[in-house]
Amino acid sequence: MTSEKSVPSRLETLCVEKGLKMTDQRRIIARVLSEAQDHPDVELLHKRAAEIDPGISLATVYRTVRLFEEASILERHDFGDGRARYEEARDDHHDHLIDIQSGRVIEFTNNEIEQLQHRVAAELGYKLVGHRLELYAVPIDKNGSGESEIPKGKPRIVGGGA
Amino acid sequence: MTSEKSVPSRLETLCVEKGLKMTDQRRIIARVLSEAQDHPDVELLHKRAAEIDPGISLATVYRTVRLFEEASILERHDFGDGRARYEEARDDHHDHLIDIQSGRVIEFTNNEIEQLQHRVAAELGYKLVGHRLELYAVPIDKNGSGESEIPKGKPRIVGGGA
DNA sequence: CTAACTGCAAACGGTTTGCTATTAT
DNA sequence: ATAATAGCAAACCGTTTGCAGTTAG
Repeated sequence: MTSEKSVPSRLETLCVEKGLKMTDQRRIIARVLSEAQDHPDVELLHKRAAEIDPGISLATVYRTVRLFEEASILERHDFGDGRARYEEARDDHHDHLIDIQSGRVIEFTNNEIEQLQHRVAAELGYKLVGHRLELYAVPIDKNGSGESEIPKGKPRIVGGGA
Repeated sequence: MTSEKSVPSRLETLCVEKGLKMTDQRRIIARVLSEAQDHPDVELLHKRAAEIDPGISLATVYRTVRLFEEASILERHDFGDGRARYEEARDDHHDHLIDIQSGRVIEFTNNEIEQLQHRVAAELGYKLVGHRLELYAVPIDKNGSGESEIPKGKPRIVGGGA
């Protein structure tokens, strides 16, 4: 089976450029990822993909996501809730602030921090090759906030020494 | 069975202050943790505890680290290799630089970064309650480095967008 | 005395993998 | 044609938990 319809997603195009074999399921998963505005976990990706093609298996989602990650077109995150969360790799680097009340994830960049990280590494005799910076925070504005982005499960609060 | 020998470890003292029931196995685990200079995972803690009392079960180690963590006298870290790593909670806050070649973990503090984190959160309308900052780096000095602190397993490199 | 603890083994939840049929190229 | 893939179910691995016997306070 080929085609189905419509314009290729950004991720699909990248896949083709990288010479990856494009199956229907990969195309669907690529589309779901490209269209995601949040940071879905595998279960959620599978659910969304299954809405398009109910036959897609969880194993395929896992394999595809790993493939995409290895192709550097997808970023995997671990926000401390046990499952891996994914985000299409774009050229703009950013870190994340996690609202521990709603689970919402906000992206941000701060160049001063970036540079300080390089400096710190250098002072210790190292060359920085990667980093992870997550801010866990609560809204200042005191209202009952909104819907949760985190699917389910027991978070067991992360961080604590701010 | 009580006693065995010697001076209480710092963690044991803290446990007693917190009113925790002190069993032999807890005392041993507390001692192992207090004497650790590295960031051991549960398996390693169990191995070290078992050298003192071969009867200690893995389940007990898991239950004890969870108990200690909840009592805020132990810090749990996740350096991206799947297992949890532990470190006695001291009053000095610090972040970690992970040498991805040797697995060694170096602690550091940088007040500028700390303050910038608060500022970033504030600008987004949030109050910072915790954070996670890990630098993944390689030694500048080009030599075959040293022994690994990471037990085993497949790390699957973390980070990448520095 | 008794609530809390330990060891054991079974259960768990996210993720990986062996196998066989299917498919992109 | 043929090497790579998808689906399924079983395996994995770190971690948790139910149960029955033991122990600290």
